[in-house]
Amino acid sequence: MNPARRIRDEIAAAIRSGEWRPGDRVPTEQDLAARYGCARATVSKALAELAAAGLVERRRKAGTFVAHPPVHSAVMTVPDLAELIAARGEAYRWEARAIERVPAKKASALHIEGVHFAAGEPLAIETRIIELAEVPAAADADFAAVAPGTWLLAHIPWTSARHVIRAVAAARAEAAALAVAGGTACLELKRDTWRGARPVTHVRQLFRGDRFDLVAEFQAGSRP
Amino acid sequence: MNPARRIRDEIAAAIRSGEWRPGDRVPTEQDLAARYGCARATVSKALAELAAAGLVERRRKAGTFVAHPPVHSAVMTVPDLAELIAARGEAYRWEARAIERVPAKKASALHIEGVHFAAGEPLAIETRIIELAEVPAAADADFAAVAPGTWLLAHIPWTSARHVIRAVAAARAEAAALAVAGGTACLELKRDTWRGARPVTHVRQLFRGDRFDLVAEFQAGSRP
DNA sequence: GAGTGGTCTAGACCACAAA
DNA sequence: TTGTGGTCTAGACCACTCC
Repeated sequence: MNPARRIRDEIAAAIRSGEWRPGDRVPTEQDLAARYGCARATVSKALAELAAAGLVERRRKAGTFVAHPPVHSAVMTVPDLAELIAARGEAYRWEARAIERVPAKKASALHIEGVHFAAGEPLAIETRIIELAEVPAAADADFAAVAPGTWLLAHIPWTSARHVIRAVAAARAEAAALAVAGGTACLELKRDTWRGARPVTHVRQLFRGDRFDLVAEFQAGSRP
Repeated sequence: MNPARRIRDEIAAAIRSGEWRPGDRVPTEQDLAARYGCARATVSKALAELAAAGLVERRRKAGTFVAHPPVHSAVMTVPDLAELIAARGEAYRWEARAIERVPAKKASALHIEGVHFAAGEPLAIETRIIELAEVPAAADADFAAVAPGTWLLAHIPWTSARHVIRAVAAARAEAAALAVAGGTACLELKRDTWRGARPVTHVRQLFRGDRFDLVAEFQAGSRP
């Protein structure tokens, strides 16, 4: 077994089991190097990974300490709907309702509305704006045939995003598009996407509350 | 500036700006070491960080490549309600409605119900089960005075968790507790928490949809 | 001031998968 | 087979911060 990996995993196990409590001092790099019979750089690497995972906190001169548990945070995956529904084993379909160019701040933008279907039933309605200045290729894409999210995932590399998730009651027109009664509880997901400082796309998806939920897992230090 | 940090940031900037596209080959460690005039280990560290951040993918013999953008995922923070509401500048209050011990699989468990208030108005109702076998100290905590989440955050280190988020209509009793009309759209958050393989607590929180939303940020490689 | 982490070097060997 | 990443070493110097 890797010395670095072994050191990292043994310390992580001691922390996760509760044997080492938050605030406890972790031995110094020199101590650990002597104990494991390896170079200090190897210990340093292991501890750096634990620090990146949030399990320990390191301070010069003071030493390394078991970190206090963070406020609950979780990695939530907001997948492409076409993939998600296919993974469920249901048929997926995108139906565009409106596609138009509208003037935007600098260049023009594409405004798209449509409905995502799973197993023949409406799952979500989508309202999206795509900045053509940032994604000129989108002007030639056929969003009547391909859902914008699917197309963008394949064409827009390395963006940052901000999601806001709420529960809202479906308005009349929305409820009609989703084939539910007015006022039905729906999950609203808004996502703003940027490349660098420039906005790429904004999307609002409104999901039938009874057919969609988000799942988020959290595991400290699961990354390495 | 740190050589490793500089190499990492320059490559990250090239990827994020779109100058280097997904699938593009990144120069080998030896090339980069020569170009930056540093040791290969330094380049290796920088590239390892980029790989951990998901910006590049590394394959032996093949080389390092700009990764394809991941399915949208985001780090969602599910904070302690007391902290969150205090951060908003509103008064926070927890009101327990029922606390009882019930038999569980191995030992007994604590069953707690109550309401979270923000600015004097109900924000969420909470139903929670705490496994006393895993958290014996909870038997002596005063959950009439302290919200269980707040207490647990301070007493239970290093757990893993799974969240499920849905939009649901408030049932009659729930609506009454939240001071809304029956059928109002609410955000339901269920969280199962474990330490190792052993369940610690299960909680269901039902938020007034008009007063609460979740925010999630995503930024590739924001971590280092 | 002294102890601790943070970083770098130059070199070495190994593991692995692509050519 | 060979080129590439993956890891480790022994040593060095620096930066910070607690005492």
